[in-house]
Amino acid sequence: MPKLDESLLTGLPPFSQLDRQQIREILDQATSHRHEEGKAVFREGFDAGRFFLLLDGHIRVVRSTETGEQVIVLHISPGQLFGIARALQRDTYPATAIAAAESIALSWPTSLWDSFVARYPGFATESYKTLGRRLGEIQSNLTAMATKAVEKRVAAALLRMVNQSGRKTEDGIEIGFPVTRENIADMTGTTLHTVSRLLSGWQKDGIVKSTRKHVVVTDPHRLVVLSQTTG
DNA sequence: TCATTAAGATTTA
DNA sequence: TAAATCTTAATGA
Repeated sequence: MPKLDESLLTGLPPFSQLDRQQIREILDQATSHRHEEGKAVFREGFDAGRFFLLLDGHIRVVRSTETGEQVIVLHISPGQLFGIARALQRDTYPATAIAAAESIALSWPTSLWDSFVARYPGFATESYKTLGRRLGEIQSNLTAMATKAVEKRVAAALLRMVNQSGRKTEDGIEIGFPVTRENIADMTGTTLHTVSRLLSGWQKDGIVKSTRKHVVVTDPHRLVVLSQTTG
């Protein structure tokens, strides 16, 4: 395996306080791996042997319910750590991670987690900040599921993906990874049929433009309004 | 309001 | 061409 370039980690929150030498140490212990679209990086309940940092692509974090349906809990964007079971005092992964698009991730043996925390200033605090943000996101999504109408949940889900991964195009802002109507249904607790119907309607209204696995938000403001209006 | 069912069209591999 | 994805409409909880 070729030596990884230090610029890969420079400036990323968990490593921002480290000097060149420390980043070098960390990289020399890392393994880089490519993950094909749709393939699992790791699975819920399995031994949490490694933790990961996403360099490129997007990861869907999925949990399955007792009845077997899957729920998309959140997405991971480049630069973020994931699979950090150790930070949750767990020795198995709490969820399944699937490459939403072709992705590249670094990983380290989980046995190194404690020494990273002890040795590298800022690593622990930044990791726990990330964890806290994610818990908050999951929490507010759960609340939305229980209290908000489907239309608002779907609007909010689109906005969340656009905020995390949006790229500008001629028409508006495109969600930066492939996403099916069924995926959106799995994030919002509805069915692919309802998502399809909503997207068709919004397309007629000029709010979004979508093709298979691609969604462009052409009028973000109106989508924000839709995600908030009461009634 | 929304899930379910059904029956199809279209895109991709 | 088979499988995956998407669309639309009808029906009823």
